[in-house]
Amino acid sequence: MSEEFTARNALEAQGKFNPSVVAAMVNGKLMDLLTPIPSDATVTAVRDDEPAALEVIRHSTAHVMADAVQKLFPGTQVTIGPAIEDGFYYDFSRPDGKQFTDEDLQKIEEKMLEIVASDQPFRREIKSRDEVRQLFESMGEKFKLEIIDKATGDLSLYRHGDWVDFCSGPHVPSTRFLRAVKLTHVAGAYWRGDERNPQLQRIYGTAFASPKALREHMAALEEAKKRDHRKLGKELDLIAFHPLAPASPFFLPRGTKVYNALVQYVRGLYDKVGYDEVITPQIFDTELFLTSGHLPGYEENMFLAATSETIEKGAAAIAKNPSNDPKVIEQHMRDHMRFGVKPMNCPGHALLFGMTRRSYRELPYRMADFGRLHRFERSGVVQGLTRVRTFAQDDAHIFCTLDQIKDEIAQFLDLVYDVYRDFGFSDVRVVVATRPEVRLGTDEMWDKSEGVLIDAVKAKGLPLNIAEGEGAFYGAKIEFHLKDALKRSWQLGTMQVDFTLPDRFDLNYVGEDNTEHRPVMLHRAILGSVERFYGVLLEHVGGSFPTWLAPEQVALLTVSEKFNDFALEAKAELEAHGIRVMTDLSGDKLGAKIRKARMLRVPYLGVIGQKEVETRGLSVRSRDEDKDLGFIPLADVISRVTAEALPLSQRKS
RNA sequence: GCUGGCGUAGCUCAAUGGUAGAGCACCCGCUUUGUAAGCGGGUGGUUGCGGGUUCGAUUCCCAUCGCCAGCUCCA
Repeated sequence: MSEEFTARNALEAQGKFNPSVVAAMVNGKLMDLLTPIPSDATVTAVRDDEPAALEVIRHSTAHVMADAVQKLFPGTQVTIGPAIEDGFYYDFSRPDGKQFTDEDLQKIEEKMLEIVASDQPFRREIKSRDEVRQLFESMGEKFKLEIIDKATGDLSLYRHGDWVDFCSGPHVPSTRFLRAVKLTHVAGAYWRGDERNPQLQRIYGTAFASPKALREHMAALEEAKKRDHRKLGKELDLIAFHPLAPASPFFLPRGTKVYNALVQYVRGLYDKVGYDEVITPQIFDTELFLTSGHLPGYEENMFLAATSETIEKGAAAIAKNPSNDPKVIEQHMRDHMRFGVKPMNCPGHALLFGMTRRSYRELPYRMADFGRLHRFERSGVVQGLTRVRTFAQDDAHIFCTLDQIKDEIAQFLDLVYDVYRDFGFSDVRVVVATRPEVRLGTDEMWDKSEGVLIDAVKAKGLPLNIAEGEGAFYGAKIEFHLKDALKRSWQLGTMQVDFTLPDRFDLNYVGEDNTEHRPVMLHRAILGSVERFYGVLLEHVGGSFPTWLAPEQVALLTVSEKFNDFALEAKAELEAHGIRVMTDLSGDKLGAKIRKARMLRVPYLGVIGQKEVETRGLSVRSRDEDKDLGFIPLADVISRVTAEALPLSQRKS
C-alpha cells in the first residue's frame, strides 16, 4: 500500500477519471480525490451531477465563503460551516460583534467568485495535535481551538490558496467546481447551539453543481412561498391575525368551516374506535398545576390568571410586609396568582378520572377533548398557524392497565396512518423521543415507557428514528413529523406513555382481585394541534381543499340576474343534501364570476343560464379535473358531490 | 428571549426632508351578460404607536408593538 495512492489514481487506472469527477466513494464512504487510500479499496467516481456531490460542493463552498469573509473582514474568527439540506452555512465571530448586511453579502459573494475563478486546488494535510493547535492559536482562532480539543482520530487540515481550515472533508478538487453559488441570508446563531453562549453571525448560502440547478432551486423556493399557509390563509379568507392578539389566529367564516370539518372528521373516528368526548374547564386553581408538575416545571409557558380580588390580596400582603427585594415581591404576586389557564388537558382529565371509583371493566378508558389550550410562547418562536399561543388538540388520554398498553399503541398507530392517508400525507417521519434531563419519575419507569414505544414502532415495521432527551417531562413520546411548504418539519401527532401523572394524582381502579391498582395514562393526538395541522394541510393542498373539507363544495354562478331565482332554488336543494354551497348573484359577467370562484378554489362551479333553468340542472366545471363537465341534472350533481364529500377511508366502492 | 430585516388605503405595492399615489376590493350608476377581470364615477390613509432632531419628518435618530428569517425553545 502506497501512502500516495489516492482515489484519483484508482479512478485513472479504471479510466473513470475526468474533469467532472468531484469526489469518490471509497469502500462505500464519501472521500475526496486526493486523500491517500488503501490500494485495494473499491473506488467509484462521484460526478458533479450526482446527489452525493452536492454535499461536497456545498461544504467546499462554505470554505470559500469563510476565506472571502476573512479577507474582507480581517479579525473575524471562523467556527463551523457544514452543508445542510438546501445549502450550507458558516458561523463567524466578528471582533465588532456586528451582523453582516445585505451589502456585505454582495461583496462576499463577489470575492467568492474571484476565488472560484482562480481555480485553487483543495489540499488535505494530516498533522499532529500540537501542530494543529499551534497553527490556529497563531491565527487567534479561539473557537477552532475548542473544536480541535474535542476532536479525535486523525486531525486533518484543508487548504485552498492561502486559506486553511481544520476540517475532516471531503472537498472538491479545486474551487473551480464551485460555479453556482448564492448567499441567501444572515442570522444570529449561538455557539454550540446554546443560548447561554456568545452569539455568532451566521451566513446561509446555497450551491449547486450547475447554474441551471441553482436557478431551478431559486424558482422552487419562489413557488413554495406561494404555498405558504399565511399567504394562502389571507388570500382565501380563511384566517386573520391582529396585533392585539399576537400568535392567536382568527378563523374567518370560510376558515371555520374547514376547521369544523376537521374536528368533525376526528369525532367520527372516535365514535368508531371507542373514545368518549368530554368538555373540561379552561382555568384551574394553580394547585392543580402544582400537583401535575406543570408548576413550576412548565411555568414559563403558562398564562397565569389574576382577578381583581387576588390582586387586592396580593397588594395587601406586600403592604403588610414591605420589602425592596424584587424576589420577595415576586413571591407575593406569585402566591396570589391563584389561577392558571390550562396549557394541556391532562391534569383536568386526571381530575375527572379520579372523581369516581373506577373499575377495571371501564378500562381502557379513552377520554377525548378538543378543549382550547393556551401556552405562552416566546415572541421569536411563533409562526402563522404552526406555532401559536392558543389552539386545540384532537387530544385524548387513555387510562389503561399495563397489559393493555401494547394494543392501545397498536390501535393508535393504525388510526394515525389511516388519517394521514385520508389527507394525502405520505412523507411522515416517526420519531421516538426519550427521557429528557429534567423529568419526573424513576429510571425504571422510563426504561419501560421507552421500551414499549420502540417495540410498537418496530412491530409496525416503521423506520425508527430516536431523538435522545426530547421526551416530555412526564413520559417518552412517539412523534409524527410532517414538512411544510418551506420544508420545515413540524410535529403533528404524538403518543406518550405516562406512569407519572397517575401517581401524582393518586389515580386508582379496582381490579378483578378487588384491590386498587394504578392505571397507566397514554397521552395521544392524531392531528396534534388542529391549528398546526390546518396550516400544514393548507400548504399540502396548495389551498385546494378536497371536496370533503372545502368551505364551499359548489359555487352557483348565474349568467345574468334573470336566473337568480333558480340559483336560490338549486342552492336550497343542494343544501338539503348537506352540500356546502355559495352563490354569486352579482351583476358581474360570467367570466368574472368564474374567475372569482376559481380563485377561491371551489371544487365545483355550477353555471346557470336559460338552458339550465329549463332543464333543472347545472353546467358544471370541475376544479380537480380542470375542465368543463357539461350539463348535469341537479340530482346527478347531488350524488356526485355527496360521494366526494367523504374522506377516502369512508367511501363506498 | 437573541441577531438581522420589515411596517404606507381592506389587499398587493409606488413615492418623497416640503404635509401621499396606482391596481384590486368596496359604494353608486350604466350594461343583463355563457366559462379566468365590461364601462364610468366615488368613498377610503394623523404613512403601526410614542418621543426626538429639523423652519418642516411618512422619510433621519431613539424607544415600543407587530410581522418575517434564523438561533434557542416546543404541538
